[in-house]
Amino acid sequence: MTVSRVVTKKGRVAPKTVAKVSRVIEELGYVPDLNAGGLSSRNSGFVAVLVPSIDNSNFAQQARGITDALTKNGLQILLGSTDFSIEREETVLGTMLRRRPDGVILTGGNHTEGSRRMLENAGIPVVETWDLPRQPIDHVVGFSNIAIAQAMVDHLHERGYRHIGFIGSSSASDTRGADRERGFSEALRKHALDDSRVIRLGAPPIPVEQGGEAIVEMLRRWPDTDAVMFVSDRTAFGAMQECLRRGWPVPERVAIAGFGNFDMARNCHPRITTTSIDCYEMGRFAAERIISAGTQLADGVSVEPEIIMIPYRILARQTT
Amino acid sequence: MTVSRVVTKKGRVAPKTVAKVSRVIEELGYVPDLNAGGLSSRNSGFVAVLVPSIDNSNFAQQARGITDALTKNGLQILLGSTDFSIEREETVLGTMLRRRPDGVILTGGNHTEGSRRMLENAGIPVVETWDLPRQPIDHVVGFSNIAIAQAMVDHLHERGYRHIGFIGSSSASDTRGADRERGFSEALRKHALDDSRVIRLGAPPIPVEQGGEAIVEMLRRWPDTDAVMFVSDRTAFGAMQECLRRGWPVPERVAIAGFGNFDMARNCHPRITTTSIDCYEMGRFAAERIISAGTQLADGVSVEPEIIMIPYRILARQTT
DNA sequence: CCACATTAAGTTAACGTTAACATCACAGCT
DNA sequence: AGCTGTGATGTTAACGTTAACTTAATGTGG
Repeated sequence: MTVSRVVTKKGRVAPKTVAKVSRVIEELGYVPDLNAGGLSSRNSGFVAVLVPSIDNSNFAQQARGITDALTKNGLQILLGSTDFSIEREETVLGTMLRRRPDGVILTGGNHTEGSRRMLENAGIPVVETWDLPRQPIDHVVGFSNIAIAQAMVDHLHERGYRHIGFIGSSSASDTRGADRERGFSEALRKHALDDSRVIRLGAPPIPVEQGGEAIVEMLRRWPDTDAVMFVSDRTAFGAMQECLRRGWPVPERVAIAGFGNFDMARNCHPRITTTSIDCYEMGRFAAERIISAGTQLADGVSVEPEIIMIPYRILARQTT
Repeated sequence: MTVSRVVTKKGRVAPKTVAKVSRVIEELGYVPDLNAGGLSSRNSGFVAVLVPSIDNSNFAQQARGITDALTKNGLQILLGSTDFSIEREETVLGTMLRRRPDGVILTGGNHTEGSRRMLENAGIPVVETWDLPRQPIDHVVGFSNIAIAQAMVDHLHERGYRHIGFIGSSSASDTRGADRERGFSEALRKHALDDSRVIRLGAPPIPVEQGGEAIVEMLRRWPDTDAVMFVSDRTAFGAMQECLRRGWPVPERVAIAGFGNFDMARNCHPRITTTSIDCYEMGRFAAERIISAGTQLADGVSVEPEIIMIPYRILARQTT
């Protein structure tokens, strides 16, 4: 028990006992077993994090923000990817809940019935990110994909573009992509413009190359298109490079706008106009929400679900 | 005990008992506790994976390969990033070992004394990736960064370039980057060419922009440079975009070669010549090595450390 | 019909830790 | 001296599972 107190730094131990225990720990190479500790203390020290894909700078940065906040509080991240599918999300979530996480951070507001039920039963804080769900499970740290797309249309409109197209995704479970398309349509109608120029590629992650193919198709079907919004910087980048290849000047022949402020969009020539949200901060806030909800729960205080809005910015650059 | 047998599918249970137990599990929403299970059975079901950065397509793909192989075998990944520092690696490794992983997958062959000692004491299979260490800890699934850089120099030489520079990193702990620089020098000397055109940027991850600044500096200091090799596609991409911005034709004014076959290098215009290794496969092999070593260990068979070489390819594209 | 194998299910004692409570030594006070 | 409070350490019983063993029930061959 004294060793436990020394290791966890909880409770009082005489300084010289601390020294003695520390020395023996060092000598023996003793490594405390957090799984056993969690079993006894009924909190595992894990926070489960589910992202659509780990191979995506935005989600990776979010994961970093989460990790940093958790580490500071002695917690560990349990990371899983759902491949942009809510069915896979349910499977992965099921696996993760076997580790008795102290909280769960999800991406998006669209989940299977099964996932919602499991989370209900688990009785732990949940944070949904990247979205503003109509029926939040618990806490939310996100932003409106509709509003952000509308803001981008406003930007294009302001720059004088009037024949604007959208190249997005077509997966039923990609509600974030669908929301961006919805924001696109609503904003165009607000400006009394035609919102029919839409091409839907497959389910995310959409390969970069397809952005190139899609803009060619767009300009073939609607040759007077003067600006195209993309669901992601990756496709926007693919499109712009294809324009370069074909000698179509950007933005003179067609303006291009992306989403997500990826490295490639920020650094290419010309630099791609895009939207930026601080994914690292979103992760950090989400983790902090889990932590504070967790301590409140431990103190027997009832926790009010909270909705935290992450600000977004339109980064007007050279392609518009 | 019967429930345990049903859940783990180990040992024989009468079919109708299985049905009954399954029904009750469903009814109760029972979720088995893998931490407790691991405590009892003395294997946690975790494999610890340490990568320099999660926000890097190559490492993310490796992690995917690992996850896929582990999932197939009922194991879970415990992912941590070291920020390209072996000191941080030691810290993170220490934290992870508290979860009693059944194996560890590391990046690179350069580790602190502390890390090596901890791994020794842990007595679990270890796989080093991304390198061919002189003194492997245990298993290796990697490739020679020296050889790959030499192959790239050979490619440039074959294309007729004779004034070749290298833009790399300068961190002491980035031995993979240092190896690539070494391969560069050795190959140039083999061809009786000058190997002094080297610019070392800071510690990885090197921002994309610095690639641009570095190539400007390179051509200022050594104006007759006709080709530049980069330690990574990211910096190569930054350099190429800067050339575009300045109206320097690539590869006519200067040829550019990267490393890693990133999305941005593959899809930009002109497409960047680079090297490619299959990170997903490297991850998969590493995980499979952990698994087979683990089962051998459980059967009391002594495990011979194995070295698996991952093939690399030079992708000759438009920038050379 | 019995000895013996096989299959199914149950019992016990760990695994390594911590919550909760108990004890002990000693200082400070009346 | 006796009482009280406090700080330091010790004891016990859990946490949820599984390894290893035991028991019970059911066949099977001579």
